[in-house]
Amino acid sequence: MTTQRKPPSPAPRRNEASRRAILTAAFALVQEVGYAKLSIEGIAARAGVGKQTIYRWWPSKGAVLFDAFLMLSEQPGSGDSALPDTGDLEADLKAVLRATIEELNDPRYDEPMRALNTEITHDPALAALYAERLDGPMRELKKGRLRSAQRAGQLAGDLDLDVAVDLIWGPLLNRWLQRTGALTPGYADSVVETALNGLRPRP
Amino acid sequence: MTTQRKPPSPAPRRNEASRRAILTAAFALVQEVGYAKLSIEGIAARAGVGKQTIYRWWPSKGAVLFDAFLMLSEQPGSGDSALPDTGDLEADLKAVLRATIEELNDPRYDEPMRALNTEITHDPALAALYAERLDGPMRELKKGRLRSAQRAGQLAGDLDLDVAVDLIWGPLLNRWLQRTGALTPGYADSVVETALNGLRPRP
Amino acid sequence: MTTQRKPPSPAPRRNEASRRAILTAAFALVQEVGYAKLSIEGIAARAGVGKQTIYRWWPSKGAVLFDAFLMLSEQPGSGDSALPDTGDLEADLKAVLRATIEELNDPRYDEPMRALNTEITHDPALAALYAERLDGPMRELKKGRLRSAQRAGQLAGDLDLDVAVDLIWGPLLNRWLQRTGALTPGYADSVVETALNGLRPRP
Amino acid sequence: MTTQRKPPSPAPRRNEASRRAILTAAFALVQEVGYAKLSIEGIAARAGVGKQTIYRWWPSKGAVLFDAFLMLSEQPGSGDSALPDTGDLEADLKAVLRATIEELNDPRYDEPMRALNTEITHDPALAALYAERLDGPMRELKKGRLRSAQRAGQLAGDLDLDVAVDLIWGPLLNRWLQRTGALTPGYADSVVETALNGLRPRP
DNA sequence: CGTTAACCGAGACGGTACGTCACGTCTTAAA
DNA sequence: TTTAAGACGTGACGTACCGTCTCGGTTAACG
Repeated sequence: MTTQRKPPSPAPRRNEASRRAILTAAFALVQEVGYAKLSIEGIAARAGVGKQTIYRWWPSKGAVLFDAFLMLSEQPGSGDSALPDTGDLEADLKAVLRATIEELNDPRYDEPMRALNTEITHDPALAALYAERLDGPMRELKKGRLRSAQRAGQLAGDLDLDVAVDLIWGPLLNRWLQRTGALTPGYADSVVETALNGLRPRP
Repeated sequence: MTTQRKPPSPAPRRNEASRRAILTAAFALVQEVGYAKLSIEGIAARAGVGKQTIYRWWPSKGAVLFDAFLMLSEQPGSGDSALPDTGDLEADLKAVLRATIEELNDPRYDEPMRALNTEITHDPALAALYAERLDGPMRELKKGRLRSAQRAGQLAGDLDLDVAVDLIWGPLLNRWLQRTGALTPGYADSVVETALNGLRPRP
Repeated sequence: MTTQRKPPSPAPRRNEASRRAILTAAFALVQEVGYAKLSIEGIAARAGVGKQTIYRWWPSKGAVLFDAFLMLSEQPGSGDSALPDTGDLEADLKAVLRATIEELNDPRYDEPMRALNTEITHDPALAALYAERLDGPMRELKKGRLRSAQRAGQLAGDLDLDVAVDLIWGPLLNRWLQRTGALTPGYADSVVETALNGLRPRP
Repeated sequence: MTTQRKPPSPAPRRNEASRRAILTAAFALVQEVGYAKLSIEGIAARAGVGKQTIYRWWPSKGAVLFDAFLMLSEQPGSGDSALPDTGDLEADLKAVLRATIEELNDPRYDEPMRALNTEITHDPALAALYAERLDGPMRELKKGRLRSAQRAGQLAGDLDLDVAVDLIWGPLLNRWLQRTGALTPGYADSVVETALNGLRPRP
């Protein structure tokens, strides 16, 4: 995306102001008009930019959206820090999931995030970028917290942390994307408890 | 969908052949050209049908797609039957998940299902219909199998079966939709085992 | 143009109102903004019509312009009648040429006619149509008047009437198109006299 | 054109090689792609020149084209010499007109000349320049030949030589521009004869 | 058992957006 | 300071579909 072409020596004299305006406009528009009505033409108009300036630097609408998220995620204080680690894994996870739910329910992020997910699901290249730049770092944080718990003996020693992450966050995201049910704090708690204890009866 | 208008008394004289042609064409097209390039004009052309015939009976492209899936699901032997119940819950779940994975990896179903999910995530009305007609029945089957295991003491007595279903199928679907990783039989097994035993160490 | 496609049986159900609006708009616009800034987009907007409606029925901007002239020329009293024939050839020709000059100098027709000539000079297909539908009939009228004079012994018996027409009207049109000089009534008279008498001294 | 800005004292340090490359490219391109598709970008690319270099020195596409013709006309042996004067006016004129026809029919000059005419017809400023630098000198040559004939008593004494020139060359150019008919040697002869003798019967 | 109203295919229509091309202006780095 | 290079805001291109609207032709229920 951001690095679509890497010229041998002369850096592409790219207008940073236009770039930011485009990404900001894209994010604002998708939350206002929704994914289906998001258009490159609209983004360009809102950003006060020529369409060609978008086509010059991004290969698709989804790529713009992706970079918009990237820009957001790179703002200071947006989550580069680690997850809470009070020693109480269950409480920490519940807190994080409740926060996630709040974000997913926030109308400012709901539509944009659905849009991003839609683009990813239909564009493997974008998905790879997503895995590398957005999901990857976040997943590392999650796994970091779990590893800490594992070291403390609170998680099974042979646990596959990737599966563990999926088990905790997967149900949530799936319910959100498929609108299978409401995302409530209670649901978050329930998922955490069940995931930690497993479906089988504990002796 | 199918029942968009309720005629006073005379049943709407609807051409069943056209209806089937439209749904078949929609399903075929979405798997051929992908979600982004699926168009009502294209469906109409492929089905040998006037555009108006589509607009007359369906409110949106997503609704057509939904009905296409509905038609498929109502064909005999497409899953109305119960899930396998050999008494060995873990084995049964692994088998079902492996089958699911195979379907998701099948190029004939991959694109159409992603398309359906996209429509659902952006259209609450469609999502409600989905919950009622497609996901609901399937979820009942899943819960049925789990209930049977619960009765046999293989699952915790106070287990929320909806959460349980999410815990088992959510990770899979989420990985598929977000393309976070490959869907392999090993992954299916891993998810089932981890869900059943939980993340915590068993004594 | 007007007859771009001739379907076997079902006449193309074409919107006559749109057609007239397009032609009227095209003619009005070319005289307002000039040939260089005449755009299909502009015509469509002015006519209150979708662009596709223009592209559906005309292959080029020039074709629209041509049909606009055709429409004008087919209005009653626009010249289907014969040229004046008072018996005095010289006077009649001078009158006609003076009228022509007045039209060419009329700002309402100047730009549109230059535009039409430009299209014709760069598009042989359009030129053929022009020869058949616009120039041809007019040329017949001119030749008719000359033939009448020829019969009266006022013109050489072996005169090639096509060359004669060119000799009378060619200088005028050429001076107008190339802007080689002003088009004045005196110039018209001069051309007529010189053409009739020839360059050589009369005995 | 060439002298768009008048520098206070130091002559504009203008790259002559670029200038020639631009004019050559313009002429070559217009004959290859035609007037409609001739673009400044294309000329710059073909000439290996920055766009700004064109905009700095020429106000319009037509001006470039005009200068391209000017460059051609200033090459040695391109017609600064007088018209043939064998004493036989009719033969001389026929020879000249036949040569003109050959040039107009030459695909290397057809498109460029049509393009130049188009620019002139839509741009009075360019037309004035044309009258002064290209058409003017040529017209003087023509009038020179006619004056010589007039002195010899072969042309009417009171003949307006400008009208005479128009009468001889106008029909030809008009037929060419409007594509009213083919330009053949026979047509050239016919025009010359008719112009010399006039339309009226000679006693 | 004909009438008639709805449905059907076809596709024209006013629109919106697409992705591309060229415009004329501008900025940059090298000569 | 000019130049080659090319990014930029602008606007038109010609195309694809949108959802609405006729148009004849067919078809099934009613009168």
